[in-house]
Amino acid sequence: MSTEEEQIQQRRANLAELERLGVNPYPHRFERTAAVTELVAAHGDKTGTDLEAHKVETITSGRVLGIRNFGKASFLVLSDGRSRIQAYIKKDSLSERDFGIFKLVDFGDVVGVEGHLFRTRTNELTIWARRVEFLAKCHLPMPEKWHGLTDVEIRYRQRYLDLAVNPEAREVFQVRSRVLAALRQFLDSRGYLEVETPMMQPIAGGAMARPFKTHHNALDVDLFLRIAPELYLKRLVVGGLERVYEINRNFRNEGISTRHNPEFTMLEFYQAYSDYQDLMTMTEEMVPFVAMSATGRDTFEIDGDTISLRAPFARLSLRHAAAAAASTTLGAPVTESELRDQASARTIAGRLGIAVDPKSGAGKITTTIFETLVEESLVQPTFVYDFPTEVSPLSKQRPDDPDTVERFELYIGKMEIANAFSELNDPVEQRKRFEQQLAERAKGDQEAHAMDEDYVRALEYGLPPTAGEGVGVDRLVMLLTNSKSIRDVILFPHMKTKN
RNA sequence: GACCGGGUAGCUCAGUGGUAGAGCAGUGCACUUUUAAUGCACGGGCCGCGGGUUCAAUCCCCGCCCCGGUCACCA
Repeated sequence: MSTEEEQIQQRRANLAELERLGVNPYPHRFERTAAVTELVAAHGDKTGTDLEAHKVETITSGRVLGIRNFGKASFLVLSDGRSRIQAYIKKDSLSERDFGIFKLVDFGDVVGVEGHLFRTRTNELTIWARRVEFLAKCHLPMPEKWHGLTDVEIRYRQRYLDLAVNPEAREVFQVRSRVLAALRQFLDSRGYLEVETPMMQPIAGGAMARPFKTHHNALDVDLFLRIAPELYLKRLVVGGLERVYEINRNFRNEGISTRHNPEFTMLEFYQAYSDYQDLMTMTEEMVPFVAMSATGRDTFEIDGDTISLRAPFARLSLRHAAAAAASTTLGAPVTESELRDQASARTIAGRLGIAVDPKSGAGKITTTIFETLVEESLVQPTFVYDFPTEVSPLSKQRPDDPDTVERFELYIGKMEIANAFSELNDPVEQRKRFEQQLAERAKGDQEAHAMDEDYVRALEYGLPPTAGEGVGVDRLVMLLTNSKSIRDVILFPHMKTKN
């Protein structure tokens, strides 16, 4: 009696026996007065004497994650997914019916218990049960009580099991929920309007990435799952929604890694009459606010490093940092102006042993050098600013330097967390940039930006000076929960189908 | 996509070219304040899938599937 099938049959036999006793194993309602977590929060610090002096009656419920049996008395461990409390099941204290129910309870079943709180000899907060109700059957054998469920494949594919037995998994998603709430609170309080823009788009724009393709049958048109909401949000700013944000999924048809899921959650927000400097300041306020709201802390341990999210964040010019890192690596001076020239930039990349596409321009090469040499060192929050125009087709150029745009990325814990810029609002220049991207695409760059005529038309009506930012919500949650993989902060990460 | 590691009982893991192991979980008995309860007894396996080598494969070889990690691509 112990293959999985046999254990299932044993559990079903217990279910049938309950029904034979006239117990409905799937009752429609159970009126409880407190969840387990609420009980523990409200009474976890009370002594046995307190509980005798002021009796606390309760009706609660949860999944049975432990049964310790002593014949005529037992302990049932109940969990609501966050906290656990035990119930003392004493034969003398229960009706014959309820003790009969208890005897048919299997590990994993959902039960309700009524009784008063006390502390056992070992000082454990316990419900002295006088009523037991059966609420739902667990037909399948549960993971082990001591080691629990650690197999990451099962944890991701059967997240319900992970959440049921691993309170720390639940905690990650509590934090995630609070992060989303805090982001909304932060933006709402600054007069932002939350909006929703298309997830299915005829042109996948707003980022450099390969999209997923889908098809609308009735219209017989191909559509793309969005890679970013950016171009739609800026259309709204044209329309006079001066502060908008959207928190929703983006889809990118690329490799999967500890930092990439094919669908991921992005916050994008746009603020008229502002520039990227304003957004740096705002980001320095937003990140610690969200951290404090969601976790109560603004310092975090990641891989042995203590990361402080307190403002001000470090600032680093991309070209300057790339030149400095290249100089150090090569042991010979490399200047920013050398990195602005395609031929010399390529020579430097070659000496650094960094492979670059022969078609890449100086800006792309410089960015690659930066990502290869500098990114790994950006542990503390750092704004990397002033990107090459070539790699930023939607950003506004610096007035004093057309090869550089007013753009920054925020790195924390070696991860890119946010990307922001002063929005390019000159339709003539925007059309030119799109055309350059089309040329890149013609040369084989599948991630180059597509032309979006309607977006250019929107700019032709006049986009006020605007700054916009995208924040990778999953990565922010990783940081705040010390998660090493993005899959740990996504409830149902993408998995290959298994037969 | 490439490379490395992994897949053995429901769970967590050992292991070996010759009948498959432990702990927990399960079943039975005892036990009315335990908490990884305890004690005794019992059951439980397509060793990821498919080929090959061999008298014999869970183990060696080849292919495939799934998971993880690193790299590549990206946020």
